[in-house]
Amino acid sequence: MADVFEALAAHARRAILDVLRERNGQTLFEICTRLTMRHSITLTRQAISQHLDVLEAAGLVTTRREGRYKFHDLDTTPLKVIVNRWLNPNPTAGEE
Amino acid sequence: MADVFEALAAHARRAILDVLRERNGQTLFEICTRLTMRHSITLTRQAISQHLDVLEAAGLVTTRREGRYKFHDLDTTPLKVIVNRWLNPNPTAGEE
DNA sequence: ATCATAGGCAAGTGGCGACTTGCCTGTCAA
DNA sequence: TTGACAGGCAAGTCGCCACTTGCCTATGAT
Repeated sequence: MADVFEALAAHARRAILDVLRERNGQTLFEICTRLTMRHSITLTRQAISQHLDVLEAAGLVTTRREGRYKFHDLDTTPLKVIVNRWLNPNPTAGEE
Repeated sequence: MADVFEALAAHARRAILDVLRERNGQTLFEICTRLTMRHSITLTRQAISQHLDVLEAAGLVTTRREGRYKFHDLDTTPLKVIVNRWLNPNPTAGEE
């Protein structure tokens, strides 16, 4: 599982998480469309695809393939490391 | 207030937050020492100083000056945007 | 079978951020 | 008042990452 923080570093990737939160299980093209429409992010399909790879490597997005479609689902579980690391009053501090 | 996510992107800055969580109100030199001792991070003083600037710009660190010392305090408040953005069941989604 | 659609692979580019080096300012102790 | 200590400023280097371009594969409709 790659670095969650690095995954969150890019503005476009955060927008993707927002888009997936609006509606789960979208395809690459749907995500591209929504990014353009709702978030004024105009990137090439490949750019978005690469971002999705990063998000998936970080465990923030899971994918399932059906025919020629690939659906993307949001998983916020990795985000809880942030809470556990600094916001938690009784931490298991210092791991990385 | 600068980008909290960008501030969290660097490994060294996350370690600084850990160090400040161990003990609040440390000076630059104390932070440098702890990073070396406890986290095996050997960077120049200036590098750490620049990281602290980024953290302060993001609101994650506050500073107070006393004489020739400058003390650094941790402020985890900005981290809650993460919870509010994706972990919260009822979000105020999409702002940035 | 053929063509449009959904997605993937790979190489290249440009800019930004992390880090260093060198020097300067300010504070306190002797 | 001079020297040690805490910190700041500015410029330069370097590597990585975001993004593009070009082409390829696979699935499904007609």
